[in-house]
Amino acid sequence: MEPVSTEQVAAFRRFNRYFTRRIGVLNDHYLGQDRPLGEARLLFEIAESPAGVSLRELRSRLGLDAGYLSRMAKALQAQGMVRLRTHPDDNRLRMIELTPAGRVEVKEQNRRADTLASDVLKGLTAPQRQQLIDAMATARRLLRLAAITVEWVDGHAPDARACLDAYAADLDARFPEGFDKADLVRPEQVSGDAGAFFVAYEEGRPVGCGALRRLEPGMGEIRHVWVHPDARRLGLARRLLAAIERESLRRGWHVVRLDTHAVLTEARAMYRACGYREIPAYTDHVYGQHWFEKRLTG
Amino acid sequence: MEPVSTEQVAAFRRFNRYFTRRIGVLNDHYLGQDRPLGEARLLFEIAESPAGVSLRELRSRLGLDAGYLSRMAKALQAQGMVRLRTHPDDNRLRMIELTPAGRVEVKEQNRRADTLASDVLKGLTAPQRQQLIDAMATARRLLRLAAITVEWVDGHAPDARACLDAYAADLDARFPEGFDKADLVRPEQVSGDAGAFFVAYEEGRPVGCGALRRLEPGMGEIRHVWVHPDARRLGLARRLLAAIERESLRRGWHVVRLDTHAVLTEARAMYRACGYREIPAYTDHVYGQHWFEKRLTG
DNA sequence: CATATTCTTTGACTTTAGTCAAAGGAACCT
DNA sequence: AGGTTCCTTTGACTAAAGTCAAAGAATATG
Repeated sequence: MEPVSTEQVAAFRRFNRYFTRRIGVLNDHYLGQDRPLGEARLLFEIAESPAGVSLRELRSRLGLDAGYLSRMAKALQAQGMVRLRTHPDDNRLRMIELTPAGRVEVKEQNRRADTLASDVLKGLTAPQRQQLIDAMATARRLLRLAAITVEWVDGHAPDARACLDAYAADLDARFPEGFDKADLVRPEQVSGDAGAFFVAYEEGRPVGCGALRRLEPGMGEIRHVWVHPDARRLGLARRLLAAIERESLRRGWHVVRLDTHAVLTEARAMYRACGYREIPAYTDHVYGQHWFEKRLTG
Repeated sequence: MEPVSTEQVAAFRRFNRYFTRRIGVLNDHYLGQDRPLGEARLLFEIAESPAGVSLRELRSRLGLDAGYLSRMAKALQAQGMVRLRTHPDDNRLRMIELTPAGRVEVKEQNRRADTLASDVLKGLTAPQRQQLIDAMATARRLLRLAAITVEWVDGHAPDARACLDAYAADLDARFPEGFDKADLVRPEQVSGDAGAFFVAYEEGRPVGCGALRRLEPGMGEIRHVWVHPDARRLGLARRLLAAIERESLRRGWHVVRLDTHAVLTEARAMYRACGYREIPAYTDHVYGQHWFEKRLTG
């Protein structure tokens, strides 16, 4: 991979500096009213789970010390913002949820944040606003993509199975005829010499996968390329594909094939854009209605 | 002006949240080594002024309490990072500047920040990197523009004169024949019924100006439209122009004219893009080589 | 020249943010 | 049933961040 130019690094940092000074600071100080930042952040995080969250969950989400969190929770309770209860199934866990007053408070803070954002945008004309929003969306998309890593994992790994389960559920909802999990590759088909399995992680969370397995000598098959709904439209599928192709080449499988379902039109478009060409049926797979092939060059 | 759509506000906040979580947090914690954040920030701010700054200046720039700053300065001095001296002309002021060791430290922190930025960019392909940098540049440009306000000020106001002085110095450097300050409008020509003066402010600092004065009944003349070098390429000149035109219309001067120097080619392009058309000479102004006119419609 | 103002330093606080360890109750494991 | 693990609470800290007011020195102002 090419080195990063110093000019790009400088531009990146220039934006970071300006942005944190302009927006970052404002947001935090302004929002919390007279509540300390830690409490305000906690309140917001609790609001994310309307049905209530365990302290344990909050602790790992916000990376807080147990004692610190316990005290902040108590403080919010004293202010009437939250209610604390023990978990119905596990008396060790404490569940925390907003009271009506807490919900009002969060709503008010959100309103204030909206006003702030709106005030910034008001300084621009309508086309400029759209341009800003578009630029931010692009920047966010690319920042997210930059933070996602594609990693090789064993076909038996829990993350691999979790992705495949989500993949299966996804297809089951999209295929008119549903999807039978029996069609998924078995762990041993994508382990060792038989194949490989890749999982994409965003901040520790699996958000996509893709499998490679041996089809015949010198030829691999790509299966189960899937991206979590939250991580779509980032260009992640291409990254997964690239990782699989690299691995295929490494093994000396210079041709890869795949089949895909008729309803997955975006997938077809992507494969074409990535250099795959449609070929005649090479399987009589239940869910295969389009077949593709690509000759890899390293 | 059109109201801001809630979808745009939501997108704006989405970016803010993501960005501050991803970048904001990292930057601060990582950089400071084992120095407290406040001191690290102070060190960086001092580094911005290689010739030294007064504590007073730092206090207003960073919005710190006098006592707090005094103590932090002492701490940095004890660490050998800065040198404190009294101002040569005013013994009340203390000047602070980096020692060689301080400069090394800042350099090291900068190197670390560069590495951090570079690490993020490394996760992208070369075209994606450029796309991210471009999106950030666009976002920054528009955020800055949104923060700039154009205000009516009296022609005698110090900010008005400061802008005109900078304008004159600027032109003096760019015109082959130099620029004579006697050519500037006199304050009374742009005050009251005779005309108006506008200054653009970015975070309290004047960064541009523009004047309107009566040429003949029903006709105004635009003069001295200028933007500070730091604030160019933001689209600020157009904003100044728009403010002047609005004021002209308000006064019932339905036609505005202006002249401009041959070397200012960007200015000419902008006037054309803003609906001005070139007309025959209406003055025999020393620095006028192109003449423009626009009929205003409200 | 006296008085007001400006700027910095110092002492004496407070609040936030965060850490660590001990302890108690509940659930899990064998 | 007994030990282990898990989760939360509490007490006892520390460091950072920030506030307020008094005091002292220098400068500006009438």
